[in-house]
Amino acid sequence: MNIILGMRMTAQRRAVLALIEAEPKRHWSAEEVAEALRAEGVRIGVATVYRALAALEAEGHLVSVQWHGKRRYESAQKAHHDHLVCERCGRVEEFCDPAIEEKQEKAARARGFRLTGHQLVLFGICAACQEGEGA
Amino acid sequence: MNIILGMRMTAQRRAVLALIEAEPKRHWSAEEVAEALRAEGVRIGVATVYRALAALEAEGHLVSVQWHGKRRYESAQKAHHDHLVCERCGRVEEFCDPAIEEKQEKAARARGFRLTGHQLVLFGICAACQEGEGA
DNA sequence: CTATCTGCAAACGTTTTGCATAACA
DNA sequence: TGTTATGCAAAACGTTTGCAGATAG
Repeated sequence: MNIILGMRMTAQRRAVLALIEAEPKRHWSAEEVAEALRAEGVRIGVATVYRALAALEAEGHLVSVQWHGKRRYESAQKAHHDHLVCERCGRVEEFCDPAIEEKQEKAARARGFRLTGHQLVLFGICAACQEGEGA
Repeated sequence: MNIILGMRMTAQRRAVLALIEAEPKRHWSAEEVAEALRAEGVRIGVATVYRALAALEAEGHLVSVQWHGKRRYESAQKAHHDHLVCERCGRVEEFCDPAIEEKQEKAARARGFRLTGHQLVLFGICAACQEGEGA
């Protein structure tokens, strides 16, 4: 998707998008984006990062999820998926279950809602963190 | 569940719990709880409300979900369910699909995770808000 | 009696906003 | 060239914390 309609593609926004698309496994918070860009020499303020992330999401280049009170962004080029977060180490796994998606759609329709989005995050303890757990 | 182990059941905590259990359809934010209690003459500070909500959840009297960046509480006496929120008017419907629950459990197990919790919130436009929508 | 809870106010982390300047199209 | 984006700093927002005094058990 390369069509830009409602926004200007500035150097900063290009940098934000490039950064996120370069590391498709990461789920970036605004602060992490700002820090990473500054580390590679891009001069950018936090406010600009927040506005860039919102604009890029509105244009369909990024998608976001929120967990632990922080919004996180990733590329919209990836297939749709949900998240599984380790409560101990923060490790994030992605998963997609078409049956869950369909059931969600049905639950909404059955109550007269037109579905516009959903947030599904599973919390747990990953295999590595389970080793060496008492009892 | 009336067993209290780790906390003192003070007047304020009793008031918070009574308020929430009295209106089982509502999903209370801390600020709403504080406001409602003050309206009925209970003298209580916000910090106390936050601490009471956390304590009551830890004791199993309340459960919470987060959406739109705000944690919301309801009685734990209700059967487990997830939420469907209207983006337009804020109306909240509850639903429960055992098949979804089971698939979540499976998705976690398949990746070596021990599931400890989940957050599932569906967003949409409710029937009432769909009437009189353009196009 | 004393560990726990309270209210207040100050601090927190994340996100948003106002404004003068810069830069894309 | 005019509209939109930027950087900074200040403020907003929900939430947490430190502390001195109050209270449950």
